[in-house]
Amino acid sequence: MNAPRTARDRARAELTAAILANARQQLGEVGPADLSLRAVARELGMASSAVYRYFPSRDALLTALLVACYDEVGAAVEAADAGVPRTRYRRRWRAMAGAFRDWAAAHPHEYALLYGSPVIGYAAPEDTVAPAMRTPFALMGLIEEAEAAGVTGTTGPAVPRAERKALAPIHAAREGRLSDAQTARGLMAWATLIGSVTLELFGHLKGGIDDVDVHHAHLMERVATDLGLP
Amino acid sequence: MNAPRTARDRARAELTAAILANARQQLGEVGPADLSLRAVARELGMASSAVYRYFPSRDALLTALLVACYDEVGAAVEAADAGVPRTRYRRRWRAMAGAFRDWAAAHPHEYALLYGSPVIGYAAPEDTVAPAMRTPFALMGLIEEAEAAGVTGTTGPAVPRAERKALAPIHAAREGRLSDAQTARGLMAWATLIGSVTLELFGHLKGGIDDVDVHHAHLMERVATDLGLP
DNA sequence: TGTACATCAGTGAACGCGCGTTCACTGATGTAC
DNA sequence: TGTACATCAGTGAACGCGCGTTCACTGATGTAC
Repeated sequence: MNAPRTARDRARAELTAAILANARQQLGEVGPADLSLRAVARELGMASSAVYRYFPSRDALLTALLVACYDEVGAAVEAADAGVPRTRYRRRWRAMAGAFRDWAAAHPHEYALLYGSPVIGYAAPEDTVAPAMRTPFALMGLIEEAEAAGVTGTTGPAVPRAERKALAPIHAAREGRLSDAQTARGLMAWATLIGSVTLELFGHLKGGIDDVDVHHAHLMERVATDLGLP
Repeated sequence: MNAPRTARDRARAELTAAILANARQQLGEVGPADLSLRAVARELGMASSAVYRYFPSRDALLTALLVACYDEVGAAVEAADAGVPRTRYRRRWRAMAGAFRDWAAAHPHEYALLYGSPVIGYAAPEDTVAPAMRTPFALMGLIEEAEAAGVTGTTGPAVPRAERKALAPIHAAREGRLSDAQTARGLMAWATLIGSVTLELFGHLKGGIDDVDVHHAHLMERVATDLGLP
C-alpha cells in the first residue's frame, strides 16, 4: 500500500515476503494441512516465535497464501487470454483453460489449497473473495464479449424463472452484461473445468485414460462448442 | 467372505464393524486429515493399542473407510437409478445426479475423503479402485443403454484419433459398448457433476448463487441435454 | 547534532496438547488328543 | 468329556514426535525535542 519509509519498514516487508515465499515452497512438498509455522521459521533460520511478528497466527498465514495463490492462477489465466487476438474466442478459451490446468499441474498442493477440501476449523475471510473470483470472472469476461459480438450460436434450453432468480447475484456482479442462458453455460463450463482438473490431479483418472493432455484438450474443445464459441 | 464359525470370529467381525462405524461417525465431524485412531478407540472405550488387532495401521483404516464410502455413494446412485423406468433416460440421469449430490451434501467430509484433496503420504491401494468405479460406471451404463436404444441425438464434434486412443482403457473397461463420442460426453458429464458438487460443497458458490438446489438441478438438465438424453 | 525515550524485531525456554505405534504382559477362547 | 497347549483379544505404560502459541527479556532502530 504505502511505500516503506524506514529501514525497518523495508526489512519488515522483505521478511514478510520471505516467510510467504517459504511457506509457498513448503506447499510444494507437503500439502496445506501439514504446512507448519515452525518449519517455515526453521527454514528461514529464525525462532518460531519470531514469525508471530509478521503473521498473528497460522490461519493468517494460510489466508495470505490463499490470496497469493488465487492471484497467481488468476494472473496466469488472464495472461494466457491476453496473448490471443480478441476475436479468436475459441482460442482464447483454449488458452485460458490450458493455463489453468498447467498452473494446477505445476502446483498440485496449491491447487488443493484453493479447490480441494477446505481446511477444517478455518473459514476463509472476506479478503480471499475478490482474488478467488479472478479466474471465473476472466472466463465470464470472454463469454460476455463473445455474446456481445453476437457470435455465440444456440445456447441450449431456456432458463426457467427459478434458475434466473438463483443466478441473480452473479448477474449483478457482471453488471447485467450476460444473458441468463450464457451465465448458466459459463458456470457449467467453470464446473467442468474444475471437475476435470480435480479428477485428473486427485488421481481419479489413473488407469482410465492414457493421455490426459489429449483428453483434457478434447474436453475443453467440447466445452467451447457448448459455449457457442466459433 | 467366509461365515464366522466361532464366537471369537463373530466378535471380531462385530468389533471391526464397530470401529469402522465409529470412524465414519468421526468423519461426520472432523475431516479425513484429523481422523484419529486414538479418538476412535476412546469412543469405543478400548485402549488405543487394541485397534491394532483389527487394523494394522491408520492408513489401513483410511482404506477401509474409502472403500465403504465409495460403496455407499455408489449404492445410492444405483438405487436412485433403479427407481426409474428403464427407458426414461433423462429422469434416470436426473435421479442419479441428484442422489450423488444429496449423498455428498449429507456427508461433506466423506465427500472430501473421496473427491477432495488426497491425503498426503497415503497412496490408495488397489482395493479402492473397483468401488471407486461404481458411480462413474453407473452413469456410463445409462449412457450405453440410451445409445444402444438409439435415442441419443447428435453427440457433438467428431472424436480425433488421439483422443480415441486416450480413451482406450475406458473403452475396454466398458467392453466396447460405448461409442468414443459418447464416452467423451460421459466423461464430460462426470467431470461437470464432480465440479459442480465440489464448487458447491467447498464453498466456491457462496454469495454467487442464491438457490444452489435449483442451480444444480438446472445444470444437470443441461448436461442431460448435452448427453442427448430425451 | 545530540540525547532520552518509545517502539519494534527477534530470542529461547516453556506450556500443553495429541498423535501413531510398539511392547511385554494377562486372561480368555479355541483346538487336538 | 476332560485336559494341555496354542492362539488370540485387550491392557496400560511408554517412546518419540512435532505442533501452535505465550512470555519475559535483550538489543537494535526510529522519533521528538
